[in-house]
Amino acid sequence: MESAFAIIAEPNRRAILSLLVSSQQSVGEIERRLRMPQPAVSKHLRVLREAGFVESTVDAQRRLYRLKPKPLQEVDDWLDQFRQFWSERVDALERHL
Amino acid sequence: MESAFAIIAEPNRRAILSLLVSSQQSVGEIERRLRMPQPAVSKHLRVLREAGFVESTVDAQRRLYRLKPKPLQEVDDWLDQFRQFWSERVDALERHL
DNA sequence: TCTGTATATGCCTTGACACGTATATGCTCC
DNA sequence: GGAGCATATACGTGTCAAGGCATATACAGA
Repeated sequence: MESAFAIIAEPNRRAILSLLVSSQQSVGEIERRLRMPQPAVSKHLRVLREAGFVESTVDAQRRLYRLKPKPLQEVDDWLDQFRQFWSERVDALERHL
Repeated sequence: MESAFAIIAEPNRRAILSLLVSSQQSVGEIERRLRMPQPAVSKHLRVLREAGFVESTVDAQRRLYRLKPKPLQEVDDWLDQFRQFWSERVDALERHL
Protein backbone atom coordinates (compact mmCIF):
# COMPACT_ATOMS: atom_id res chain seq x y z
CA MET A 1 0.00 0.00 0.00
CA GLU A 2 1.22 3.46 -0.94
CA SER A 3 2.31 5.70 1.87
CA ALA A 4 -0.17 8.30 3.03
CA PHE A 5 2.38 10.99 2.20
CA ALA A 6 2.49 10.03 -1.45
CA ILE A 7 -1.30 10.08 -1.61
CA ILE A 8 -1.69 13.62 -0.30
CA ALA A 9 1.13 14.90 -2.47
CA GLU A 10 -1.41 15.31 -5.26
CA PRO A 11 -3.22 18.68 -5.07
CA ASN A 12 -6.53 17.45 -6.50
CA ARG A 13 -6.67 14.70 -3.92
CA ARG A 14 -6.06 17.21 -1.15
CA ALA A 15 -8.91 19.28 -2.56
CA ILE A 16 -11.19 16.26 -2.49
CA LEU A 17 -10.29 15.50 1.11
CA SER A 18 -10.94 19.10 2.10
CA LEU A 19 -14.29 18.94 0.39
CA LEU A 20 -15.28 15.79 2.23
CA VAL A 21 -14.46 17.19 5.63
CA SER A 22 -17.80 19.00 5.87
CA SER A 23 -19.94 16.07 4.76
CA GLN A 24 -20.09 13.12 2.42
CA GLN A 25 -20.41 13.89 -1.29
CA SER A 26 -21.28 12.06 -4.46
CA VAL A 27 -18.85 11.82 -7.36
CA GLY A 28 -20.96 14.26 -9.35
CA GLU A 29 -20.93 16.83 -6.57
CA ILE A 30 -17.17 16.63 -6.31
CA GLU A 31 -16.89 16.90 -10.06
CA ARG A 32 -18.98 20.07 -10.14
CA ARG A 33 -17.45 21.76 -7.12
CA LEU A 34 -13.88 21.17 -8.15
CA ARG A 35 -14.59 21.57 -11.88
CA MET A 36 -12.67 18.41 -12.57
CA PRO A 37 -13.39 15.83 -15.30
CA GLN A 38 -15.42 12.94 -13.95
CA PRO A 39 -12.88 10.24 -14.79
CA ALA A 40 -10.23 12.19 -12.92
CA VAL A 41 -12.47 12.36 -9.86
CA SER A 42 -13.19 8.64 -10.00
CA LYS A 43 -9.54 7.79 -10.37
CA HIS A 44 -8.47 9.94 -7.45
CA LEU A 45 -11.26 8.53 -5.33
CA ARG A 46 -10.06 5.05 -6.14
CA VAL A 47 -6.58 5.90 -4.98
CA LEU A 48 -7.95 7.50 -1.84
CA ARG A 49 -10.18 4.53 -1.14
CA GLU A 50 -7.44 1.95 -1.61
CA ALA A 51 -5.23 3.92 0.74
CA GLY A 52 -7.98 4.09 3.36
CA PHE A 53 -8.61 7.83 3.24
CA VAL A 54 -12.25 7.45 2.18
CA GLU A 55 -15.00 4.89 1.99
CA SER A 56 -18.13 4.81 -0.11
CA THR A 57 -21.70 3.64 0.12
CA VAL A 58 -24.15 3.10 -2.68
CA ASP A 59 -27.16 5.41 -3.00
CA ALA A 60 -29.11 4.29 -6.07
CA GLN A 61 -26.97 5.24 -9.08
CA ARG A 62 -24.70 7.35 -6.96
CA ARG A 63 -21.79 6.58 -4.68
CA LEU A 64 -21.39 8.67 -1.59
CA TYR A 65 -17.85 9.13 -0.39
CA ARG A 66 -16.84 10.08 3.10
CA LEU A 67 -13.63 10.54 5.06
CA LYS A 68 -11.91 7.96 7.19
CA PRO A 69 -9.52 9.28 9.81
CA LYS A 70 -6.68 6.81 10.05
CA PRO A 71 -4.26 7.75 7.25
CA LEU A 72 -4.38 11.46 7.99
CA GLN A 73 -3.82 10.69 11.63
CA GLU A 74 -0.72 8.75 10.67
CA VAL A 75 0.61 11.86 8.93
CA ASP A 76 -0.24 13.78 12.06
CA ASP A 77 1.66 11.27 14.15
CA TRP A 78 4.75 11.64 11.99
CA LEU A 79 4.61 15.40 12.41
CA ASP A 80 4.54 14.96 16.13
CA GLN A 81 8.28 14.44 16.39
CA PHE A 82 8.79 18.00 15.14
CA ARG A 83 6.42 19.70 17.52
CA GLN A 84 8.94 19.59 20.35
CA PHE A 85 11.41 21.25 18.03
CA TRP A 86 8.94 23.98 17.11
CA SER A 87 7.99 24.78 20.67
CA GLU A 88 11.64 24.98 21.68
CA ARG A 89 12.15 27.56 18.99
CA VAL A 90 9.11 29.52 20.01
CA ASP A 91 10.24 29.39 23.63
CA ALA A 92 13.68 30.64 22.67
CA LEU A 93 12.12 33.42 20.66
CA GLU A 94 9.87 34.43 23.50
CA ARG A 95 12.75 34.44 25.94
CA HIS A 96 14.65 36.61 23.55
CA LEU A 97 11.86 39.20 23.37
CA MET B 1 8.28 26.42 -5.40
CA GLU B 2 7.20 22.82 -4.95
CA SER B 3 4.52 22.17 -2.40
CA ALA B 4 5.67 20.91 0.97
CA PHE B 5 3.50 17.83 0.47
CA ALA B 6 5.36 16.77 -2.63
CA ILE B 7 8.67 17.22 -0.84
CA ILE B 8 7.82 14.94 2.07
CA ALA B 9 6.32 12.31 -0.21
CA GLU B 10 9.84 10.93 -0.66
CA PRO B 11 10.78 8.44 2.10
CA ASN B 12 14.49 9.26 2.16
CA ARG B 13 13.72 12.93 2.61
CA ARG B 14 11.44 12.14 5.52
CA ALA B 15 14.26 10.09 7.02
CA ILE B 16 16.63 13.03 6.68
CA LEU B 17 14.16 15.36 8.36
CA SER B 18 13.67 12.90 11.21
CA LEU B 19 17.41 12.69 11.61
CA LEU B 20 17.81 16.44 11.80
CA VAL B 21 15.19 16.86 14.48
CA SER B 22 17.65 15.95 17.23
CA SER B 23 20.45 18.21 16.04
CA GLN B 24 22.21 19.56 12.98
CA GLN B 25 24.22 17.06 10.95
CA SER B 26 26.83 17.12 8.22
CA VAL B 27 26.25 15.48 4.87
CA GLY B 28 28.67 12.72 5.78
CA GLU B 29 26.89 11.96 9.02
CA ILE B 30 23.57 11.70 7.22
CA GLU B 31 25.19 9.51 4.58
CA ARG B 32 26.52 7.10 7.20
CA ARG B 33 23.47 6.98 9.41
CA LEU B 34 21.02 6.40 6.58
CA ARG B 35 23.44 4.26 4.56
CA MET B 36 22.64 6.29 1.49
CA PRO B 37 25.01 7.21 -1.38
CA GLN B 38 26.48 10.66 -0.88
CA PRO B 39 25.13 12.15 -4.14
CA ALA B 40 21.67 11.02 -3.16
CA VAL B 41 22.01 12.77 0.19
CA SER B 42 23.22 15.97 -1.44
CA LYS B 43 20.43 15.96 -3.96
CA HIS B 44 17.74 15.44 -1.37
CA LEU B 45 19.27 18.15 0.79
CA ARG B 46 19.17 20.49 -2.14
CA VAL B 47 15.49 19.85 -2.66
CA LEU B 48 14.84 20.29 1.05
CA ARG B 49 16.83 23.51 1.15
CA GLU B 50 15.13 25.05 -1.87
CA ALA B 51 11.77 24.22 -0.33
CA GLY B 52 12.75 25.83 2.96
CA PHE B 53 12.80 22.69 5.10
CA VAL B 54 16.48 23.03 6.00
CA GLU B 55 19.30 25.53 5.94
CA SER B 56 23.04 25.00 5.99
CA THR B 57 26.12 26.66 7.34
CA VAL B 58 29.70 26.08 6.34
CA ASP B 59 32.06 24.43 8.81
CA ALA B 60 35.44 24.16 7.07
CA GLN B 61 35.03 21.46 4.41
CA ARG B 62 31.68 20.42 5.82
CA ARG B 63 28.19 21.78 5.54
CA LEU B 64 25.99 21.50 8.57
CA TYR B 65 22.30 21.16 7.86
CA ARG B 66 19.54 21.98 10.29
CA LEU B 67 15.77 22.08 10.28
CA LYS B 68 13.60 25.09 9.59
CA PRO B 69 10.05 24.94 10.91
CA LYS B 70 7.87 26.72 8.39
CA PRO B 71 7.10 24.13 5.68
CA LEU B 72 6.28 21.39 8.15
CA GLN B 73 4.09 23.81 10.03
CA GLU B 74 2.22 24.49 6.82
CA VAL B 75 1.50 20.79 6.53
CA ASP B 76 0.36 20.86 10.12
CA ASP B 77 -1.93 23.78 9.35
CA TRP B 78 -3.54 21.91 6.49
CA LEU B 79 -4.18 18.94 8.75
CA ASP B 80 -5.92 21.23 11.18
CA GLN B 81 -9.17 21.24 9.22
CA PHE B 82 -9.51 17.51 9.89
CA ARG B 83 -8.95 17.63 13.62
CA GLN B 84 -12.49 18.76 14.28
CA PHE B 85 -13.69 15.81 12.25
CA TRP B 86 -11.53 13.39 14.24
CA SER B 87 -12.62 14.66 17.62
CA GLU B 88 -16.28 14.43 16.60
CA ARG B 89 -15.73 10.80 15.75
CA VAL B 90 -13.94 10.11 19.01
CA ASP B 91 -16.72 11.84 20.92
CA ALA B 92 -19.34 9.78 19.14
CA LEU B 93 -17.39 6.64 19.90
CA GLU B 94 -17.07 7.55 23.54
CA ARG B 95 -20.76 8.31 23.82
CA HIS B 96 -21.47 4.96 22.28
CA LEU B 97 -19.38 3.10 24.87
C1' DT C 1 -36.68 -3.15 -22.81
C1' DC C 2 -35.05 1.33 -24.13
C1' DT C 3 -33.15 5.82 -22.66
C1' DG C 4 -30.69 8.63 -19.85
C1' DT C 5 -27.82 9.30 -15.93
C1' DA C 6 -24.01 8.16 -12.72
C1' DT C 7 -19.75 6.12 -12.10
C1' DA C 8 -15.80 3.21 -13.23
C1' DT C 9 -12.19 1.48 -16.17
C1' DG C 10 -8.85 0.99 -20.19
C1' DC C 11 -5.46 2.79 -23.16
C1' DC C 12 -2.12 6.05 -24.49
C1' DT C 13 0.94 9.84 -24.02
C1' DT C 14 3.73 12.80 -21.49
C1' DG C 15 6.36 14.71 -17.89
C1' DA C 16 8.59 14.42 -13.56
C1' DC C 17 11.63 12.40 -10.59
C1' DA C 18 14.75 9.20 -8.21
C1' DC C 19 18.83 6.59 -8.93
C1' DG C 20 23.67 5.33 -10.35
C1' DT C 21 27.92 6.67 -12.04
C1' DA C 22 31.21 9.87 -13.13
C1' DT C 23 33.13 14.19 -12.46
C1' DA C 24 33.62 18.91 -10.73
C1' DT C 25 34.31 22.21 -6.93
C1' DG C 26 36.10 23.66 -2.66
C1' DC C 27 38.63 23.42 1.50
C1' DT C 28 42.64 21.74 4.58
C1' DC C 29 46.98 20.37 5.72
C1' DC C 30 51.56 19.06 4.65
C1' DG D 1 50.94 23.81 -4.66
C1' DG D 2 49.77 18.96 -4.44
C1' DA D 3 47.15 15.27 -2.05
C1' DG D 4 43.09 13.99 0.07
C1' DC D 5 38.71 14.61 1.98
C1' DA D 6 33.86 16.60 1.83
C1' DT D 7 30.24 18.04 -0.91
C1' DA D 8 27.92 19.37 -5.17
C1' DT D 9 26.58 18.82 -9.91
C1' DA D 10 25.92 16.69 -14.69
C1' DC D 11 24.23 13.19 -17.48
C1' DG D 12 21.83 9.14 -18.91
C1' DT D 13 18.21 5.85 -17.72
C1' DG D 14 14.13 3.57 -15.99
C1' DT D 15 9.89 3.97 -13.63
C1' DC D 16 5.67 5.63 -12.39
C1' DA D 17 1.76 8.40 -12.11
C1' DA D 18 -1.51 12.01 -13.86
C1' DG D 19 -4.32 13.60 -17.68
C1' DG D 20 -7.32 13.11 -21.78
C1' DC D 21 -10.38 10.51 -24.23
C1' DA D 22 -13.15 6.69 -25.28
C1' DT D 23 -15.87 3.19 -23.52
C1' DA D 24 -17.86 -0.07 -20.27
C1' DT D 25 -20.91 -1.03 -16.34
C1' DA D 26 -24.79 -0.25 -13.42
C1' DC D 27 -29.00 1.57 -12.10
C1' DA D 28 -33.64 4.13 -12.64
C1' DG D 29 -37.79 5.34 -14.72
C1' DA D 30 -41.06 5.29 -18.55
